[in-house]
Amino acid sequence: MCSKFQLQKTTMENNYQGDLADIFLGSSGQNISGANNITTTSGESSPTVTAAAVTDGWLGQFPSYPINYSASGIEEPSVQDFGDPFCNLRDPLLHDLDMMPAGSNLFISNKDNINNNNDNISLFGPKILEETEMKSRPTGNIFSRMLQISPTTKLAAMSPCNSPMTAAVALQPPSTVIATGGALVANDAIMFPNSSKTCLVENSGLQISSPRNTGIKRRKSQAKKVVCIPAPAPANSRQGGEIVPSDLWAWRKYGQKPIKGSPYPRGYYRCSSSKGCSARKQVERSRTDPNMLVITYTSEHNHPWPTQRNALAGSTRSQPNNSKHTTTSTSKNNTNSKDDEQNTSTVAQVNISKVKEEVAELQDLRHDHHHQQLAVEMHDFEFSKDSYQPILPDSSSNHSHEDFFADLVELEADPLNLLFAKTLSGDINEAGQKKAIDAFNLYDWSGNNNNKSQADP
DNA sequence: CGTGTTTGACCTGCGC
DNA sequence: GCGCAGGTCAAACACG
Repeated sequence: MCSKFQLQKTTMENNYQGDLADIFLGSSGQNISGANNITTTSGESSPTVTAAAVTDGWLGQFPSYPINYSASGIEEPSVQDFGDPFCNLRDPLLHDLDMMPAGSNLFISNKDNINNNNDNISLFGPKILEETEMKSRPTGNIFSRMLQISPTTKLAAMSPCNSPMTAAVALQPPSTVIATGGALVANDAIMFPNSSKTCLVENSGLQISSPRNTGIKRRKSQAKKVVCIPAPAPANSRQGGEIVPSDLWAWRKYGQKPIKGSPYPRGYYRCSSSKGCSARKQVERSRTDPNMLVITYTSEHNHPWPTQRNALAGSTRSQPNNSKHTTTSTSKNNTNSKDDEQNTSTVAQVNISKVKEEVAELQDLRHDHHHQQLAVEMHDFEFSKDSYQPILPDSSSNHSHEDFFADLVELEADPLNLLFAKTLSGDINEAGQKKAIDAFNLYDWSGNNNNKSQADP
């Protein structure tokens, strides 16, 4: 189980069965492409990946910069967002970049080549950033890294991701990357010094020599975005279903299919926030790492973010304990928009206070490694009024917990952050448990999962 | 009643 | 064209 606020690098399982093909690594501004041969020795397969052309235009669909969650409201999601509210949140674990050994050449050094020919790499977005700029600018996703699927790509080969080490990849073409159970070594550039597992990558026009990938199929040429997140509960914890972390959208499950080669079924969801919305997502567990969920977003929402979850009959049903114990303001707000609007500020304040209390308790529980880790990880975040930007733990960011909460107080005007506070408090309240703050429990868990996910160790 | 999930049937893209 | 596998539909049912 991934610990609280533990972010996951965007990785994907090896493309053993051929689906989940055509993957770009590069959430919200992390695009990786290039004519690189990638070989991984992790796992069972050793696909060799040869990249071809990069669809710059397609890459350009994805934003490089974070959504500005202004106090006046959340921006309407763009096409690029694919409905993923996390996609523009910065990955605080980018601080790992700071730990990169000198000369490891993590970043693109040959900028002249970037985006100028198809054999090169666009890292951290369409705009090539200087290393210092990259460090100072939100570049990733708090909760996940996204693997973006291009209609023209052929493969992504990667291993499971359950290391907090963010997968930041830069390849200098032509390069060969060898992933050996986590240590990613490129003859030109790349290393993941602290990564226990490997992320990798990529991209347009890739061709796989591995016989495991002969089954690749592509249905409609449709842009997709893949998010790899930690699953809240072990596989098969719930028969037939999947534990799906919800986001601000309301999703309705419309199908489930067993996937050949995978012991885990794939759930199909469509947006129920608005009639006529074509947004869909698929949720399945990673075959190689059951602790990871692979969520594939397809199409985009054609409507603004809902101000509340407008369809809670099923989700509340799936969380009987929650609905029973959670504060009424939290549970009822979901179905009462007026009350929701009127109470959000108060709720936020109350819940933030509870969060404070929780962390104070956590500090007293330093013998508990899990909680201790949480406190440390929470320290890595910085909230601001206008945006959510986890900070780098550099010398200039010596934020005390007091600073952390001082910033938190301002969150009440932010619907997204409000969700954080709400759910945090809900978790904390329930049964008086010192429930650690799971980055993905920050949002409601949809489906019939919540009980299971909470029951599971 | 309105929302959700479940699940078998059907549709469709793709490789051979 | 055929078969496979993924994707979608829709009826039945559950929940609040």
